[in-house]
Order: sequence, then structure tokens, then C-alpha cells
Amino acid sequence: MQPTYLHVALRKKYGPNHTWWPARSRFEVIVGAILTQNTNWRNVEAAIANLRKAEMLNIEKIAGADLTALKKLVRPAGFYNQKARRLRDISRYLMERWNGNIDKFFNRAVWQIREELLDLKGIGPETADSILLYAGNKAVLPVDAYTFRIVNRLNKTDFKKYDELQNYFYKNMSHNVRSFKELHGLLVEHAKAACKTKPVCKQCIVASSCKSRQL
DNA sequence: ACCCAGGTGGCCC
DNA sequence: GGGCCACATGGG
Repeated sequence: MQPTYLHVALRKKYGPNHTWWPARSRFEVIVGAILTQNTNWRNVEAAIANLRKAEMLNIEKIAGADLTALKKLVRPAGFYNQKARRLRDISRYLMERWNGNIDKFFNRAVWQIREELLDLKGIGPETADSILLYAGNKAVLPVDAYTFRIVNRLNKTDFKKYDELQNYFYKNMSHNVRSFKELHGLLVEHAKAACKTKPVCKQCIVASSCKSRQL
């Protein structure tokens, strides 16, 4: 199944999806992208709620935060020792290098921003691309674990490397922010709908009864 | 009592 | 470059 057809099939099944990443600001997207690493979004919401309640949900506050206090706030998202540090690191970077101006940070060539993000400890390709797409509105497609499972199962392929799967999409569909946002959102929606009890269980990958096969 | 989650980095070979 | 492993909470 080609990417374009997959996109069409998913939209037909779930309807248009243009408002997927829930966040009130570009910075909140960045925070969510880091907190959601290998973590259920439910837990991320709890951590973000803590940050909001503590009025810490902005670059300046997190950049100047006490690490111990920050850890306490992001605790529900798991891996809180590393995540607290990563949140503070990227916030300090944005403050020191970009004067806390997130518009200036994004107002450059995509590859340049991406390289800088990847240079930060704790920002890998998926986190960088999520930030670029949903916070920066750049035409970049994040490829997550769901994407690997869905594509590999549907096509009986065996993509394993991030760049490989991403390039497969890049070669076979039009590059625009709206499409990439919707496609990624739909893939996650599809993966979560695959099983009532678990977002994507092993059965969802192999069992013929699994709803995620119905495309 | 298991298994899983919208990854990443470090270490080893 | 690939194969493990730690990181950690909360829900099914």
C-alpha cells in the first residue's frame, strides 16, 4: 500500500484529522514531544498539568528551574530524571542562543534547525521531527513505533531504520505540512483504535481478528 | 504478576 | 553499524 493510498484509506476510516497535537503553545509542543518519549500520552498530560499549575510552562521558567523541583513536576511522565534535565537543557538553549524567541529559532532552513535539535542530548530523530512539524510547521514527517508496525504489517516489509522508513514516505507522497500533520495523526489514531485494551498489542500485529488489519 | 507506552544514549563487539 | 540495556511512571 503506497503512502498516498494509506493516507486516503486512513482519512476515509477516521475522518479528517487536522487538529491532532494537543497543545496551547509551540513551547508546549516541545515539552510534550520530550515527555512522550516511550511514554503513554496520558502520563504526559498529568506532567504537563503539573507544569501548568505551577506556572512553569514557559521557556524562561523551565530554563531557570531548580532541577529537583522540576523532576517532581514531570514525575508522572516517567524517566523523570532525564526528562527534567532535557527540558531544562533545551529551554536554556532557547534562552541563551535565541533569547527565548521561538519564532526566530524556527525561522531558518529546516535542515539547520534539525541538526541543532539533534545536537541536544535527549533529542533524537523522532522528537526533533515532531517538534519541527507540530511546533515549527515545517514539512517534516515524524516516524514513530506505530508507523513502523502499521507500514511493515500492511506491506509485509521490514523497515527497521528511521531514515529508511521516513525516506520511503518522502519518495512517495507530496511534501507539505498539512499532509504530514494529518498522516502522522491518523497513524497514531489508527494504532490506538486497533485494540480496546491496549493501544497496539502483539495480537494487533498478527491476529486476523484485529481491527487494525481492516483498512 | 506481567506487559506496554507517540525514544534516546551509552556501551560493547 | 547493529544488538543490548537502563531509564520509570501509570494503566490494562
